[in-house]
Amino acid sequence: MEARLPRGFGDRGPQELAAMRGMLEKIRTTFELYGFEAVETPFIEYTEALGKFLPDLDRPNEGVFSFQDDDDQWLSLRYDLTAPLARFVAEHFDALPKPYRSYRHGYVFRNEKPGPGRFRQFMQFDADTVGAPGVSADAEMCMLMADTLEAVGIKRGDYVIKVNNRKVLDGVMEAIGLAGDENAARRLIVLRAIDKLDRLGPEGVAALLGTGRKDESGDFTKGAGLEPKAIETILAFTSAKADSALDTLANLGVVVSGSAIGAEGVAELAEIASLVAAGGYEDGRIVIDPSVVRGLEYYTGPVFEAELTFEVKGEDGKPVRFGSVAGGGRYDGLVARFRGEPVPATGFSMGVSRLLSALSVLGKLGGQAEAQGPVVVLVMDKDQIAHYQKLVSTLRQAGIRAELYLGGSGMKAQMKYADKRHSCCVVIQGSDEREKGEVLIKDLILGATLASAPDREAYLKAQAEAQFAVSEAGMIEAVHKVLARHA
RNA sequence: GCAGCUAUAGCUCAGUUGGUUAGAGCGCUAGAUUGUGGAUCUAGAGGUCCCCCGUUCGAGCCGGGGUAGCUGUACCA
Repeated sequence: MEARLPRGFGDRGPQELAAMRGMLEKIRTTFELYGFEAVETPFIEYTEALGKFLPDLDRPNEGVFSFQDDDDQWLSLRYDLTAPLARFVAEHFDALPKPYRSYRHGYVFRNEKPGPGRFRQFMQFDADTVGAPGVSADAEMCMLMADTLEAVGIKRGDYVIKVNNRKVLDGVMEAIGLAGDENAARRLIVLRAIDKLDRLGPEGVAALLGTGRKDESGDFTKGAGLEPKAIETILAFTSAKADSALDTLANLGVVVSGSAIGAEGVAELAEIASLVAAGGYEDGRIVIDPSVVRGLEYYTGPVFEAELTFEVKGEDGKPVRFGSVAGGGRYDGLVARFRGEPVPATGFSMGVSRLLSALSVLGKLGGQAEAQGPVVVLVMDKDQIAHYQKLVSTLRQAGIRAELYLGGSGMKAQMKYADKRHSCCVVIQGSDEREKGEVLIKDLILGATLASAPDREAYLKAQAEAQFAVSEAGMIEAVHKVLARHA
């Protein structure tokens, strides 16, 4: 049998885990600063509880991982943290304070093709406000997004939070005659085309809105089949973004003129813009951008997403496209599915895995590179293991991470082992030292700097300088000293 | 899903017009060099040449099918 992992899943080593722990802690601190409280839901929910937003209930494994319980009911691994929260809020509605402000993090699962920064299991960190109808809740989400990105080490100017509104998009649809249920499918195609603006450019989007588009491998994607005039309207909409929020809003107002829902959306955006400005975030951190769509069907109002603005290059030197590192929006219909009464809600998720992956490609995780390993006590004489074990215990009781070498190899291999563990130092006691009641403490980091020598003899001589003998009683103090030297 | 490309040692890859026992570098293990990470030297382990079928006296190499991976595209709640 071959040891292998399904694609899109990954094992995580100590440095990645440490980086993730650090990032989660920073996000949590920021979210709590805003007054959100922790709540967690399980990995698995009833498939129907995750939403009618599944693309196709007849094929429950399309997009989500699903399986049947022993009572034949369909269960699914959660694909985000929002749908489970909606279930939780609906179930405990009467006991929760309204508005209810909560956060959570955890792995979510998507059964789809992985890519750079895209995994089938990934970590999200999520914040939601349920029961707040006004756009001030949406504006707060945008500001929290900005503060959180900076808390995890992304500099101001290296990210942008783009805000749009589903109602404005609906207004545009009305303007090109795609209103009504009978046009829902075509509206979706149009929305997806708009979503690709940053990747394909206006020409690519125009092709997708019209007859279709051929990609570089020669594959053809069928278009929405819109009239040239309608395409023009949409491109006018996507290019409505101007240097200032006021100008952008004015442009949007023109595109949606005549549509009540569109005007409402623009008014909401205007209010968000002024709230954001009042908070001091209108310095390029949070901008109105009509090209933001968000794929989800459940959004009903403002939508927002965070993107990194610097270029990330892969190993081949080509730019890597990571997509958004956080996203969210208003979903007034999601809790209502369980309660039969409208419950306004808004929230967003940070893509922790994607952020980590972007920062690591960027080399920005290097700071905490290799954590220091434990002190290793070498085994020089196998019949003295009990005594070596006692030395290890002594170190541990002093709060020093330490371990006994448990392998079967010789001294040289033991040194190599300690090296690979990134140990700061090793404790050596051969028969010479034992007779004197001493131990040798070798500083491996100092030793590494003395490694270049013309021959073996000189090398060993240099290595001897990196070690010193102390009495067994003085071991703790000496090890502390070496650890402090390299802290 | 669709399209293109790829598949040989743990990793990166050679492998001639189809020809005996499939190689290199790195890594790994052990030994030598006084009881010490490096350097050097010696030795060793490690392969279903992705799988199946076909062509051929003979296939790592040619043909067909399958599988997996990569890239693009679609989808991404």
